[in-house]
Amino acid sequence: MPDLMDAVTSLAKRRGFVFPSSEIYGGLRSSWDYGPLGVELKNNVKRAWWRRVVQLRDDVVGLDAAVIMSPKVWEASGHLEVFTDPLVECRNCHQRFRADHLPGVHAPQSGHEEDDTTIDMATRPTCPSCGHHDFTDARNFNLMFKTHMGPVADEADAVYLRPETAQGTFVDFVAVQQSSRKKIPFGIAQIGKSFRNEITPGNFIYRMREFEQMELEFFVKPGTDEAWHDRWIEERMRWWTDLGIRADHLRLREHGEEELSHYSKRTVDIEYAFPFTDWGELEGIANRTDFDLKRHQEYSGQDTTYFDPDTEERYHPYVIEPAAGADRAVLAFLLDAYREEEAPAASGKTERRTVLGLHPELAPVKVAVLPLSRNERLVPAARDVFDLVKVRWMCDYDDAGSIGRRYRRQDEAGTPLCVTVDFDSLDDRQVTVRDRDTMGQDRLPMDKLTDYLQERLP
RNA sequence: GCGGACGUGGCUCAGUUGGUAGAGCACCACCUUGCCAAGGUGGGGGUCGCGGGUUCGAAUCCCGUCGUCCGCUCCA
Repeated sequence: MPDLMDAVTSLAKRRGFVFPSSEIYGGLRSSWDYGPLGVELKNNVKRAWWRRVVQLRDDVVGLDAAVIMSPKVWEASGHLEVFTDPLVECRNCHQRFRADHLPGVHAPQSGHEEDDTTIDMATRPTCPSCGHHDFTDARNFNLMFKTHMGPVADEADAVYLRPETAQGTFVDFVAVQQSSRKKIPFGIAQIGKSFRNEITPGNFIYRMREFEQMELEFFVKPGTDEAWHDRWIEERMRWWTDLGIRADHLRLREHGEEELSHYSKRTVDIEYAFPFTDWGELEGIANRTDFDLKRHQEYSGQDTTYFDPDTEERYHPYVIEPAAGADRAVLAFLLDAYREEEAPAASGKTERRTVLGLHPELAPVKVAVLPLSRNERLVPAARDVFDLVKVRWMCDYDDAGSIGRRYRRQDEAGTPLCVTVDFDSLDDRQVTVRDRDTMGQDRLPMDKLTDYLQERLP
């Protein structure tokens, strides 16, 4: 159903959810900017996640670690090694291989060099896939963004933009545990940008090279990890459906053995029925075991263990990691909320209306205040209502065009409720609240408005 | 990275055999209307992705480049 994708991307650009980045310069591949409505939506997604994962629990605390960390971190995590491969491509079948894994090829110790590794391909190795002997030169392929710390670009100053937020959490594990006095099991949550030089970015904001993650590292006692893993899979699945994603648009997918990350014992993806592919990953829930903490202890020489005061044991906890993409979440929520339907029109004919049926917690604008017309008495009255409501909720005031047109505009932006001030309001101090989904209307006294909205909005 | 298609105002598109850009919708103002995209009048906005070339003259031909989409590849 590619037309749904078209409809949503078109709406996103037209209404100011998402724009191509640097568009006046022709754009930059895989970079997108969130406009006025988009930033509200994305912030709401992140807030909803944080509320659920941190605020409503007593066993998770937050963290905001630096994007640029010591390069040693990436040695320890394995990202430098695993993300840097000397790759060659078979010119015949276009399969890619690690050059030093081809039979008959001897590579110098593959390091983390910037320069392309000099691998002797003179032996003309055989392509394991098609049998030809025609390979491209070996090129180092690193998925990490590299830059320099300090004004002079010197190889010794090389640093990397983090490819995942998780390492900040692991590196700070001891500090966070001690300062927060949390006992295992407990988690550390983080939301922030990560960077990967993906080979193939695309599909709107689905795969970007700069993207935002919502990651929880939940530390548990070894042996209890499998049960906690299942518990978190269930909890995360519920989060998506609670916020309005249709259950039949979601599924769980177990990673195969060969697919597992270098740190993972078991990974389950929550996938969404994106229109451009059958199923696409929204969130991965991995059992990272004690891999990361152990490695950081090994590489840093610092003790990264946890001391259990109850049992007086000292150990490296296991880690359950639910990691979701904030941008993919925005895309999924938009896709799932988008609908076009018939609606009655003043003319008597039925017209189309486009609705973003976003969950009220996610809607960029919660309430729109609309004077029935741009009348000199209605406008100030509506302004008063706006001033009253905007203190509590993200609010929009609009008096341009007919009332019907303005309802449609709000429908398209996903605004759940519209408050209309009409001529009767001036006398009876009542307003009309119109519902996005039912198009039904309630008439109520202005001084009851806040309570009324409170009941229907988070 | 490979192959293919495409790139005209915010959106969707039209632009005949090359002669210095149009439409609908949207947007803004005023009038009208007064509860679900009505109507009227007026208005802003594009040098045709970007750069170069051919030509008296290019949105329209050629080259390059950037970007988008599809397929393959890749996808910790």
